[in-house]
Amino acid sequence: MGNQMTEMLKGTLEGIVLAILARRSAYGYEITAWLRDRGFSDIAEGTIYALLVRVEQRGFVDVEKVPSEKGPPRKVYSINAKGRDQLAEFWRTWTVLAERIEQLHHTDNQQDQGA
Amino acid sequence: MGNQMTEMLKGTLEGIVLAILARRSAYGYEITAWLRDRGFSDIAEGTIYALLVRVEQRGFVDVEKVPSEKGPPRKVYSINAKGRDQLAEFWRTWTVLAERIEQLHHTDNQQDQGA
DNA sequence: CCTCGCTATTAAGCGTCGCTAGCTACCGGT
DNA sequence: ACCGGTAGCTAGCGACGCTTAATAGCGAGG
Repeated sequence: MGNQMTEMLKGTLEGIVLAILARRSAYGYEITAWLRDRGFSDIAEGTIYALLVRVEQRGFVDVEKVPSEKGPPRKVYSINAKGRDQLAEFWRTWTVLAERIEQLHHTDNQQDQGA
Repeated sequence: MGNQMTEMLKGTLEGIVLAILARRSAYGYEITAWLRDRGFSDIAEGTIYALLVRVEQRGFVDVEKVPSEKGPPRKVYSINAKGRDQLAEFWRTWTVLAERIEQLHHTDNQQDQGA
């Protein structure tokens, strides 16, 4: 929807997908559907594929081609050790940023309750 | 520092600066120093100025030129009504995203405590 | 005097990211 | 034969933050 969310997803979407893959392996179409179910309905379809290509090239995931009963073969992505390191780094950065912003949010609300 | 933080700041830095201006008016150099004090030490100097130009062009802030005792005149930015609307929208988007990501964080931690 | 350093702002060019739009391809049902 | 759902790929775009360099005013020190 809003481009506000679009800009905010930059830098976080990769972490989101890695977090999903940390729970279980999945393929692009599946991840997109999963995100839509979870309320990330504003994420464009093609974005996930491009992101998966990127994380594969960086060596954060392993790929396995699996034939599908209904449609072209799926590319199933599994997070690997390097990917888990990256994910941990993502959570560290996220936590730091979220805490700082939350502090701002509180002081902001003290002045502007009508937010 | 890390480009991880750099990417995450995309979309959030504007909200951060608007939140600062919601507390009190300020000029670029001052904001940069303030951010450095508050732990946002990884934000580049020039970035804030470019951002301020942007929010001014979008009409989120009013500007007043004030002579400085030591150096060239300062451009003091004040948030206006439109800017407060934008800030409120920012907090809405931020809250939604932060909640979704936090949910992922919990389920992620259940599997991978050793992050 | 002239340079150094601090204050303060501006601008050009770069890389990364998510989005848009369109395409390929496989399969089953009508 | 056609269409819709499944599944993936890609080129080009705009937005954002970073890097780097330039400009400019002012005070202190050589």
